[in-house]
Amino acid sequence: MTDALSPDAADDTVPELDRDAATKAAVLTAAERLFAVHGFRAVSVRDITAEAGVNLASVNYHFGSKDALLFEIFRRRTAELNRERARMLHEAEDRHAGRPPVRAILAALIEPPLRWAGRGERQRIAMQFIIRARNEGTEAVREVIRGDVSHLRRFADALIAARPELPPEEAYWRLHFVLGMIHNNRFAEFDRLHALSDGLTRESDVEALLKRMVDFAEAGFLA
Amino acid sequence: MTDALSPDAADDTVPELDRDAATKAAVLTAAERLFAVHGFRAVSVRDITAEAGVNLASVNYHFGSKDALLFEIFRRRTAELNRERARMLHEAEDRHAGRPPVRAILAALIEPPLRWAGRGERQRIAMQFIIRARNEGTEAVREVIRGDVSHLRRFADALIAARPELPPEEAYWRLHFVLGMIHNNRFAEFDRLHALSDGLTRESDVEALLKRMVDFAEAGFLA
DNA sequence: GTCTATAGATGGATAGAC
DNA sequence: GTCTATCCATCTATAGAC
Repeated sequence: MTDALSPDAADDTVPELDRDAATKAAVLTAAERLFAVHGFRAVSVRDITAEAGVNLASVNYHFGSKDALLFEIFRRRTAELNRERARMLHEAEDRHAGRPPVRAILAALIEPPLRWAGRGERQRIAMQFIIRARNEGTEAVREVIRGDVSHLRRFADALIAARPELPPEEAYWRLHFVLGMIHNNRFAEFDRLHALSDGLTRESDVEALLKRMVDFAEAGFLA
Repeated sequence: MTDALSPDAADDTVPELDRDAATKAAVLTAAERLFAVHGFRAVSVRDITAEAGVNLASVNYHFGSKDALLFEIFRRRTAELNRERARMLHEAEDRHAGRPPVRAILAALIEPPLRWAGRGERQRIAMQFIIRARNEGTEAVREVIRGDVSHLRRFADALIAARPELPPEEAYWRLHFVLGMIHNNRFAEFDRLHALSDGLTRESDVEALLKRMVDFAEAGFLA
C-alpha cells in the first residue's frame, strides 16, 4: 500500500511503527470483509493478504495464525457492540431510577446491531462478520460465546426486575427468542424475505425495522 | 458392514441391490450425523466413509461429490420437514373452514422442527443438520433456500388472511422474526442459555418450550 | 519487518485391478 | 460395485535471505 515512504527509513523508527500499524490494519480490514462476505473457511490467508496488499507471511507474523486472526476481530467487534448495548442499558436505568421498562431494555439489546447493519459500509460489514463468526466460527469463538454470558446477565437481570411476577425461567426463554430474532438478520434471510414478499419488505429502512422488532419482542414479553 | 452375505453372490442380483442400498444408507446416516455435529467443512469424505464403514470411493460413486451429498441430505430432510408443516397447516385449515387463527398457523410452523429436536436421536440429528446446513452450507444449498419460498408462501398467505387489517408488509416481517426464533434453536445456544439461567432452562421439555414459543410469537403477531 | 520459497499436511477426486 | 493406491490441488505455517 504505502511502499515509498522516506528516502532513508533505516534510522527512523516512527515510520516503521506506522507501517507496522498500517499493515496490521490493512489485514484486519481485508479479513473482516472477506470473512463477512464469504465465510471463514472459504477465505484463505492468501485471499486476505492479496486484498490487503501485504505479504503472505504478515498474517502469521502479526496475529500468529488464521484462527487467531478471526478470534481477534471477533473479540474486538463484539466488545465494541456490547459496549454500545451496555451504555444504552445504563442510560435507560438512569432515566428510570434503576428500573427501566421492558421496552427500553429490549431497545438497548436490539438497536446497536440493527444500526450497525444499516449504517455505513464499515459497520454493515462488521455486523455481518459477527453473525457469520457466531455461526461458522472456530471452536475458540464458540467457546467464547458459550462462556461470555456476563454481558447478557445484566439484560436478563433487568428483564426479570421489570417483570417480577414472571418466573425467571420464562424471562430467560424470551430473551433467547429475542436473540434469535436479532441473529437472523442476515443478507441471505433478507433476500429470501424480499422474494417472498414480492419486494414489499425493505431492510434498508432501519428505523422502521427497529420499531417492528421492538414492538414484536415487547408484545411477546408482556404476554 | 455386511461383508459375508452368500457363498455365491455372482448370479444373485438382489443381494447386490441390497448391498448397494445399504452402502448408500450408511453414507447418508454417517454424513448427516457428522455434518450436524461438526459442520460441513470440518468433516472430510474420509471421516464419513470411516464412520460408515464403507470405502472411500463410495461417496463419489453414489453421490458424485461431497457437495452433492450434502445437497441430497438437505433436500430430503427439508422436504420431509416441510411436508409435516404443510400437513399441519392443512389440518388447521380444515378445522377452521379455511381460515385458521394465527396461533394454529404458527403452531404448524413451529411444532415440527421442535418435535424433531426433542424426539429420538435420529430426528434430533436431522434437525441440527438442517440448521447447520442453512448456516454453513454450500452455495447450492443457499440458492435453494433463497429460491424455495413456495412452502413459506402458504404460511404467509394464511397469516395475512388471519389478520386482514394488518398491512401485508408487517405480516411478512413478523414471519421473518418467527423464523429467526426457530432457527436459533441450536445446541450451542441452548448451552449458553443454560449457563446464563444457571440451569433453570431445560430444552429437553419440548412441550413446555413449544408452548412458550407459540405464546411469544402469537403475542407478537397480535400486537 | 518484509518477502520469497517451500515445507508439511490434508483433502477431494479418480484410475484401474478385482 | 468395491477397494486400494495415487494424483493433484490447496492450504497453513515457517525458515531464511534481505
